[in-house]
Amino acid sequence: MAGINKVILVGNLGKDPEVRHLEGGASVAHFTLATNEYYKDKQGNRVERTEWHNIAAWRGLAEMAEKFLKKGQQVYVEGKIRTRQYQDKDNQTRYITEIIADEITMLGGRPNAGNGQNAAATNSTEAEAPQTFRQEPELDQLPF
Amino acid sequence: MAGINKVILVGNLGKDPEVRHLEGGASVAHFTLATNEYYKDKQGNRVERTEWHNIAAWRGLAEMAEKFLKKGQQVYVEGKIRTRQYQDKDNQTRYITEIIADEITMLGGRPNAGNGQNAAATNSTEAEAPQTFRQEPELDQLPF
Amino acid sequence: MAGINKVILVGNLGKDPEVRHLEGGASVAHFTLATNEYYKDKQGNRVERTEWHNIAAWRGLAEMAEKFLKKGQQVYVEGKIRTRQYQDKDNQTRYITEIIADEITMLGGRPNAGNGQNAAATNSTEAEAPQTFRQEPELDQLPF
Amino acid sequence: MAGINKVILVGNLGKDPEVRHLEGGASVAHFTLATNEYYKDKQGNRVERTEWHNIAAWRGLAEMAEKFLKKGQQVYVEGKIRTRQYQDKDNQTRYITEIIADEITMLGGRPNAGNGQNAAATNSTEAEAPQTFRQEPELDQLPF
DNA sequence: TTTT
DNA sequence: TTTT
Repeated sequence: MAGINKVILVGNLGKDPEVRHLEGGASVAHFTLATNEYYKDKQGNRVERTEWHNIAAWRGLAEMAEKFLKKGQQVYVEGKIRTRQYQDKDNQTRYITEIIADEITMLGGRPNAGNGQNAAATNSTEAEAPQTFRQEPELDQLPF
Repeated sequence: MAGINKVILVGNLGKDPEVRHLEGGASVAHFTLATNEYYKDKQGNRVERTEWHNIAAWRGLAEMAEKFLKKGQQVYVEGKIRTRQYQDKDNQTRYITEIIADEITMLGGRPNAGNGQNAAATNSTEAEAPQTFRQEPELDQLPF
Repeated sequence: MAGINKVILVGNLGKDPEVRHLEGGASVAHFTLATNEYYKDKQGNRVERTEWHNIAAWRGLAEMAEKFLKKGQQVYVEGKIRTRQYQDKDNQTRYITEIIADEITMLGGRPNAGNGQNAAATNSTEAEAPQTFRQEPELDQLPF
Repeated sequence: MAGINKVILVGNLGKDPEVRHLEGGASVAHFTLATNEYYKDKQGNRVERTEWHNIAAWRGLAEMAEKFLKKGQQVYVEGKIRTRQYQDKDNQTRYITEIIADEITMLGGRPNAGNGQNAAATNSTEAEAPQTFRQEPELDQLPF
């Protein structure tokens, strides 16, 4: 039975995306995304809680992330949850949960310039009109 | 800046919910949820991929899960991602990612009876009309 | 500023999809989808409320809808809201709101056979493995 | 069978919310929300398309909308679709589709001041920390 | 460990 | 006009 595995996030990048180019031609960008929530605790104090998400963007989305996304920027990310296992240095099985992005939309104003090495969206012509980027679905379904 | 952290799943329970009653009166139900996806690989073979999610339902939702949900049942789960850390037996820091449920809706037909210890929804009067259960938001924001 | 316009529905088809083939080669399927909710009124009586949605599925999704979807079937539909205007017979401007589907996933058990004219999913080989269908995004963005 | 009827929007208010106080004590805020999308047409020209949504926020959310939301502001709105009918001046049955908001989160920077009559979030202490507002669910289920 |  |  087919199911649904969908994640919708609005948050701020914790760092510039890091892109790796794999053998075989595929590329993948990784970045962290902070989603903040605020609530009042039992004493009535305002509390901020930040959840950090590991985002992975593949192929076309990786290139877009590399070109247009920067630390601090507010984005909408839609994707799915994937938990993979790996062996740590002590040969123990470990798990990491990531969000595989299907769509990224830039929100809010200009990103803060920072000293990132990414082509700053700040002075890019294309960046002047905020954009949505989507993964091509046929590629989305290749195993990785 | 407040963000959005939303997960939407449709899948099948991998086991009956397990409920713990905490000191202080709160209760929490845990279960796993499988979301299946299907795609064709490069050779054109149909491949099934199952993602397993750890679901946590607190307080009122825990009681509902205990009463109405059973292994195998198809449900819609809406919630948020939460990664927490703990120390494993070797005193290493480990991370586990869970979905904190805000809303659970029972889908599809009757669950298979199984030999679970849960009050089977199959012969429960209330279960005859499939239902949606929501977390009370004020409680949802208590720290845990 | 790019925005987000996303709809997520789980409901039952009110009728078999009706497909039109437009000049130019595109095709579009229309069907209605019922989403039910239940609540208790002030007197404590259980009330059912049904919302009816107009779903439009274009091109590849239209063909899938025609082949696999039938009246009564439970489906997950993801898409976006679109309101368009038209002139009624008295030349008055009227509005109709539709959901343009991006993805349709078949849920639950077999559809009831009915006497629909659609190729019943019931005895179709492909239907034995429940499936997800997605719109190709590049086509999704053609104006219509 | 319970279903799902969920809408997720990120867009900008087309006008300040208008609040009505009903007999019986309930209040409701209405505003329009624009969600923009951009795509390239067949000639490769960049096209902007704006969809306008009618948002209704009840009770507690209405008060929050009145206090904190202003024309132009970027918000995340989560809710459900509701189509209701009414009789127009010629006694014809007409339909209007609205989004009944369950949750509103303020995004982006400060709203533009405008000349609205709403208590501007601009110089409100509470507004300095962007916030999320949710409908109380038990009230959410009262018929209206 | 689920489902078809 | 659906479903349980």
